[in-house]
Amino acid sequence: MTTLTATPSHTIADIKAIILREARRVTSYDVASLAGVSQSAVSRCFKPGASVSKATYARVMQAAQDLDYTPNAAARSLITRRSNLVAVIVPSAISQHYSDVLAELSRQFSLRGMHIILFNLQSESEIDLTLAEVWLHQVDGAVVAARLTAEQVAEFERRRVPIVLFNRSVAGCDVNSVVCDQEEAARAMVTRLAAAGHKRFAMIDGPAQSPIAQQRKRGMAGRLAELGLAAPMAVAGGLDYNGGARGLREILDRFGGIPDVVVCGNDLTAIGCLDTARHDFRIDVPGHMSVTGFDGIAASGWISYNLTTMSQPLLSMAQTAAEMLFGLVAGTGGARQQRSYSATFVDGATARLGPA
Amino acid sequence: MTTLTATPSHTIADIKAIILREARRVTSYDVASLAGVSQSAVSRCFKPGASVSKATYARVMQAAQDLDYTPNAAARSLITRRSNLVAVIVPSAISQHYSDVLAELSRQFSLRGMHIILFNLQSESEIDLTLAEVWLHQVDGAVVAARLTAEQVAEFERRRVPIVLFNRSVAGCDVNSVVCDQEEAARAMVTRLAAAGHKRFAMIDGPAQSPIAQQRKRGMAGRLAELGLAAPMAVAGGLDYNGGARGLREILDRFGGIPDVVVCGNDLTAIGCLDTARHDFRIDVPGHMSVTGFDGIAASGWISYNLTTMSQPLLSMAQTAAEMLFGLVAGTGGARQQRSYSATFVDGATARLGPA
DNA sequence: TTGTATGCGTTATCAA
DNA sequence: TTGATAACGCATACAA
Repeated sequence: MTTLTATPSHTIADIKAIILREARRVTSYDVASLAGVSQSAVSRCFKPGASVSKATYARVMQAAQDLDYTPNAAARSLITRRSNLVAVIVPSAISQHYSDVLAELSRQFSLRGMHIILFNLQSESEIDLTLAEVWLHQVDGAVVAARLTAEQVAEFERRRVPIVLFNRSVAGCDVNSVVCDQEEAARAMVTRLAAAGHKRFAMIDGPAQSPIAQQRKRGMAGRLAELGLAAPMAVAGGLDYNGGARGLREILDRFGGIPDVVVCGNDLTAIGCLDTARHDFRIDVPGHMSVTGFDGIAASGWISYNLTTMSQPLLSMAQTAAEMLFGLVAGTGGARQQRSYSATFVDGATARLGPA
Repeated sequence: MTTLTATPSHTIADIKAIILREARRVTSYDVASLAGVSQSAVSRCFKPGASVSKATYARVMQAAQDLDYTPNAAARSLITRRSNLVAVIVPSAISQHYSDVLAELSRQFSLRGMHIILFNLQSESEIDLTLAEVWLHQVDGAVVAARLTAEQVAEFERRRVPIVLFNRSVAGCDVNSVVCDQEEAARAMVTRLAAAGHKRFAMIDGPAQSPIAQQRKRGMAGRLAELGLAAPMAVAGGLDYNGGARGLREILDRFGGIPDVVVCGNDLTAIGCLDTARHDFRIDVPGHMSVTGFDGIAASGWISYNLTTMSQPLLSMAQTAAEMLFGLVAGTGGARQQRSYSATFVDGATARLGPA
């Protein structure tokens, strides 16, 4: 490699030619050479709050601009032991649902000088391969919206990578998380429905592996039992639009008549159920049957649906998750915490409701 | 730092204690020490296709597992000059729309051992700040779904960062891109609508800065002129659900009566327009007025809408973009290329159509 | 096949 | 305030 002295013996063109010839990057040495200062001086100029004279700073910055110099994050992170990178791990299946969350996380982290490496899980089974990639990239922390085993959580701990679970928890594991209380939401929904006189409950459930679906189901069953009502007829949906359509057909088949209400695992399912009820079966909703969702997605508010649902404060949750993780990374995190948000009732037009 | 010799003089517990005490990471030297080999041997074990004996490999891997060792991507990229990181730059405003694209890009890149750093633009004006972060992280390439100036494209070139534009182009700039031919799509739509006898066209347009909206508008206007029909009455929408609602109101106001068809800037707008037309104005769609969209989002297929629209092959486009970028990064890219896809007609139930 | 030595581009320490 | 020098953790050329 051509030695670049600290005296300004090279012109911009010289240096650019050398870099081109050697097929390498512009380094702080190049900038130092052009500015006639030492490499350390250049480094200091790119560190906020470092001690540099006005004159040196100006010359260095001019040289940096002339050469299109940018510090190399890899080299920097090698010595600072911070990558300023955060892993966000989301199952592909729900990435649609979380696009706003992702955008908000990205915003929050970039406000703090950090960026997101995205890990999209095809299936939850490939999570171990994904974690290997996470370790590789030396992320400063991770936001995980996927199911984790206690062993996997322990590995985060061993490797000293702070983690915040998003809308998940791990059984028997005290881990930082931001969640929406699904069980409470389901109970609230049942309460309002029962207050309006609904007795025969049906439910289109998510897959058995979905923890959120399970929590909602548990809340519903629990509250029904408290109220002395029969357990709901539950059919498996799939948490998408078609799942709602299929689910309703199965319910009508098995129920022999229509139930008072179909509580759906999420809004997408509810919308599928609603469309099928109204258009294929000509059922009057909510006149003859109520339909409710969970989540509060944008489409639930569209005029055609105006869905009665429980809305999760996803944006606030994302903001909190980012804050929490940043605190942990910066070392000001303090103790483990579980932040739980309540869903808010959206009093739409697809269910008859009683008082809270 | 404690010197770790190449002889297996330390036990697992020893090494872990040292690492803990020095608050540093597990390095290939630690693994080498435990396995009783040199550091370079460890390095080779983690390089696919390197020359290592069966026995050495086994011992190294055992030691690596015992210590929870993972290579450090930062150190690696410093020497290989590849970060295996790809920047994906998307305006927040459309991140919803592109969540599937993002998932597919993530899948495609991780298949090739690369990962995505996500850059979400709050406003397109902050792109220069964002690019600075992109340079910092030494990404191997970028997929950009935002508007870029020729100067910005030139900077990618100067810095030798390959780039693929997604559904964008830069005026007077020969840059790799994967697009859907919006103008052709708009022309096809007008042709089918005109063939059914529609004469009075209205359109709910996207913002003037949106290149996609402009292309669609141009195609529509061009084809109408060819057919000897009057130019459409255009109102500005905003490309969201409410934009469709507001847009229709404005059209009805200004039109004095209802037009034959409202061509909407995208599906979301069309759905808003449709809901407003049917529920607020009791207009028979498509009996008295046709409504069409663009994009082919999931909701356009829901029973309540069954929207007549032009569907973009976003997944194929994402796949192509990833392939193209990977080719450029791997050096097998060849010449600049613009891949253009055609939208496919979705013959829904919201417009009267003639033959193609 | 294996080990030694070197450099990737930065930050951090310390003396001047 | 500045410059020399030593890490950071790895991959690679070369010698053995």
